Order: sequence, then structure tokens, then C-alpha cells
Amino acid sequence: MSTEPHLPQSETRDRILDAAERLFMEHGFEGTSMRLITGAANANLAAVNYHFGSKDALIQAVFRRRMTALNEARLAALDRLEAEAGGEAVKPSRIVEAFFGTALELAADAEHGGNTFMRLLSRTYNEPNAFVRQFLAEEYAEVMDRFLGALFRALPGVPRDEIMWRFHYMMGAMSFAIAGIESVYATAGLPCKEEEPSRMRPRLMSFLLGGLRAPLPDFGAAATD
Amino acid sequence: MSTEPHLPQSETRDRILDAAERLFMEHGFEGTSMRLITGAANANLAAVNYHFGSKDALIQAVFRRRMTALNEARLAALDRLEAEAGGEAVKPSRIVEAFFGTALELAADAEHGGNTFMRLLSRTYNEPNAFVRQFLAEEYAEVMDRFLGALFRALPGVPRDEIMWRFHYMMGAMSFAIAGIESVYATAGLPCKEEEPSRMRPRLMSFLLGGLRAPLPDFGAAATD
DNA sequence: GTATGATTCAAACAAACGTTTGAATTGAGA
DNA sequence: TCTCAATTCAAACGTTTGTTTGAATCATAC
Repeated sequence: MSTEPHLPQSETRDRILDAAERLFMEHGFEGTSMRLITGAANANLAAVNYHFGSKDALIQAVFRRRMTALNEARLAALDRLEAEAGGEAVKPSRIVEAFFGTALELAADAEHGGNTFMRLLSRTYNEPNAFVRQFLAEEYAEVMDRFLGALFRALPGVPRDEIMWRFHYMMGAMSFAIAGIESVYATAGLPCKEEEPSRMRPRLMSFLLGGLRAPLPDFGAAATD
Repeated sequence: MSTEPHLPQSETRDRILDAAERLFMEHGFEGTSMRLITGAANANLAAVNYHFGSKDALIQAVFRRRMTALNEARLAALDRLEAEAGGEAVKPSRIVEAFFGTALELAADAEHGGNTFMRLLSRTYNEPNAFVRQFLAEEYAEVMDRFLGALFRALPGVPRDEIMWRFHYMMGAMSFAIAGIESVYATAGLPCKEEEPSRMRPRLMSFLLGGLRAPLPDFGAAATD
């Protein structure tokens, strides 16, 4: 109150961030107007430009708010594993657990918006929006370097291309896991009850590890097929 | 020319569909204006409304053009497998090959827009746009029914929930495989050369089958963890 | 040629967009 | 009470949006 200048962290700012996070997840960036955001946040239309400067800056703020914490948690988990291993290579399953488990924990937190954010993040992977992608790539740079490097060391016999692609596939599987199952199966007359959060983690993790451990593809045989 | 009324399948119509397909893939539905589409298609602004009626109708037309063929090819492949099996259950790996292999073949066709469309389709999974989702769900209904049913028969010991989730995960992995790897790893100083199309299929298929065959998750142990 | 239906075109429409403005309102310190 | 900065607000800004219009152009059949 005394040392800090004047950063009441305006309650309005947070309401706008929460509303924007949810609406971006539901309708995308271009599909969400400032009037929709400020309306849902019970704020004046001009509030976004006052607090953030522009819509683009708001988008970045929405990501920055959670992304930093997520990536720090991931790096901390990897640090812990590498410290335990003490020079030895960390087991691949532990590395995968550290990366994707951290994300799933955030996605399981529905009360503080973690789930909303992870669904927004999943959605954003497939939106080649120029500056959002640039922003995400910068945020991910160190994390990717560390985790892929750990996997390279853990799987010295496996080509690095192969590891990167499998990691990429795992990201896709996680993305869909978080997005939920109702997307396509809803109208199909199939039972599609939503996943209980505590079941998602072991379910997905088993699949991911199965995929990671799969035998290497035989390009020679398949190329002529 | 004589029996058909007047359907010259206006060359303009196709140019608009091609341009829209590509631009929707790059910028999303809301991020792509009619002026951008008609500009890229060398057509007049009013041409979209003349040939399709509205922007929403154009979106549906873009999907309908390829989706029907893709799903028919999938069903035909499954028909073939079931005929070969002659009453017996089809091997899970063959079922997965039929569903995802068909999609990958379309994605490998870069010349006639198949690749563009598959990337658009992947992107659309994560866009809960109301009426596009409805449209996709209807298009997928029969295919999902058939393929999941075949998997249920092929894996009688596995809970149906588990099969549906793993199929969903596989869709996510395929989605990311088609979208390409450069999304996140670009700025990270990692080698991220694009995949040669012929290598994508065995690479992804090996991962998918590894995930499908993974041991079932142990919910009991993990729930208390 | 002339008529007819299909297609293209430039121009305009109202609505929604992100942003800016300048005056109100607020709240704490002097 | 007065001050001053932070915040809110209604109103307007100039663009861009999807769509419509009515005349021009094209191609074909008579």
C-alpha cells in the first residue's frame, strides 16, 4: 500500500481478462468483439483500450497471465526429475508425465479458469494467427528446448526427428483430450458422457506412453505401398 | 449439354471455393472477408452471394465438396475389410489404417487442394462454431458409428469409453500431424524440417497403433495420487 | 438480328467493428 | 474543502463487414 505506487490491479482488469479468456475460447479472437467482452465483464466499452491499449494487447495479456506460470511449473518439474536422476538420463515416461501432467492439472482446475485457458490454448495451436503464434513460440522456446533435449538423452537410439514428431502427436492428443469428446460424437447416437477430470490424466497418459514406445516406423516398406 | 438444364458449374464457382478453402485454413472463418476471397479468386464481390447465397452457405459448400468423398472412401475401405474378414472381427490395426490412412492420403494430395482441406478440417475441430460443428457432426454420424462399432467388436474386452477416448486422441494426433510441426518449434532453435508426405503415414500410424494397444489405465491407483 | 436467361459488375446499403475523445465520477492525500 | 490522478462513461470517429441492387455483359436458342 505504501511502497507500491498505484497498482490496485483494478478489479475491472481481471473481470475483462476472465471474460476475454472464456469468449476467445468459445468464439475465437476475430469472432469475439470488444463489445461482447466488455458486456460480459460489466465494463465500459472503452475499458479494454484504457487498461490494455488494444485488442491485440488484450489477447497477449490473456495468455501471459497463465502461460508463464504453466511453463515455470513444467520447468520446475523437469528440474526435480533431473536432480533425482543425478546425471543419469531421466526415464521417458517421467518426462512425458512432467510436461503433460502439468498441463492436465491446470486443465482440471475449472474454478479458477485453468480449464478455460487450456481449452483456449489448445484451440490457438491450430490458429496460425501471425502475432499470437510468434508470442507462443517465444514463450515455448525454452520449455521445448529443455524437454526435447531431455527426451533426446533418454532415448539415444531413437532419431531426433522421430522424437519431435511423436512429441508433436502427443500435443495433438492432449489438445483433443482437453477440448473434450463431444465435438464430433454428439450427434452420432453414441454415448458421450463427459470425462471426469481425475480420469483424464491416467487415461491420456497411458495412450501417450503407448504411442511414445511404439516400434519405429518402417519407411522402406511403406513408401512403395 | 442437352439433358442437363443449365449447370455450367461456373468456373467462377470453383475458383471461389478454392480461394475460400485456402483462406479459411489460413485465417479462419471470421478472419476471412468476402473481399479477400473474391479478390483472391479474381471474382466480383457479389459473386459469392450470387453463387452461394451467403458466407455461411459458402462455408458449408467448401466442406461439402470434399467431406462427402472422404467419408465415402472411408466407408468403402471399411466395407472391404469387413468383406475380407467374412463375419470375423476385423483387426484393430486395419480399422485404424482404413480411417486415418484415407485421411492422410487426401492430405498428401497437395496439388488438388486435398492438403489444404485437411488442414482446414483439422483447424475446424477446435472451432466450436455453432453451425459448422452441427454440419460436421451430421456428416460424421454414420462414419463414426461404423468405425467405432467395428472397434468395439474388434476389442470386446476393452470398455467402450476407453475405445472412444483413444479414438479421439488419435484424431488429435492426426490433426497435429497434418497441421505440421513448425507451429511451436519454429522459434525454438530446433531443427524442424517439414515432413515428406510419404513418411508421414508410417510415422503417424506407428504412433497411433502404439497408443491404441497401450495397457489400460489404472484409475484406482491414480485417483488417490 | 432478337430475345432470354445466366453471369458479372460498380455502387451503395445498414450494421458492426476497433478505437478515440472529452467530460463525468471516483477516491485518497494535503 | 480542495486537489489531483485514476477510472468510468456516453458518444462519436472512420473502417470494414456481409449483403443488396440495378444496370451491363455474356452466351445461347430461335
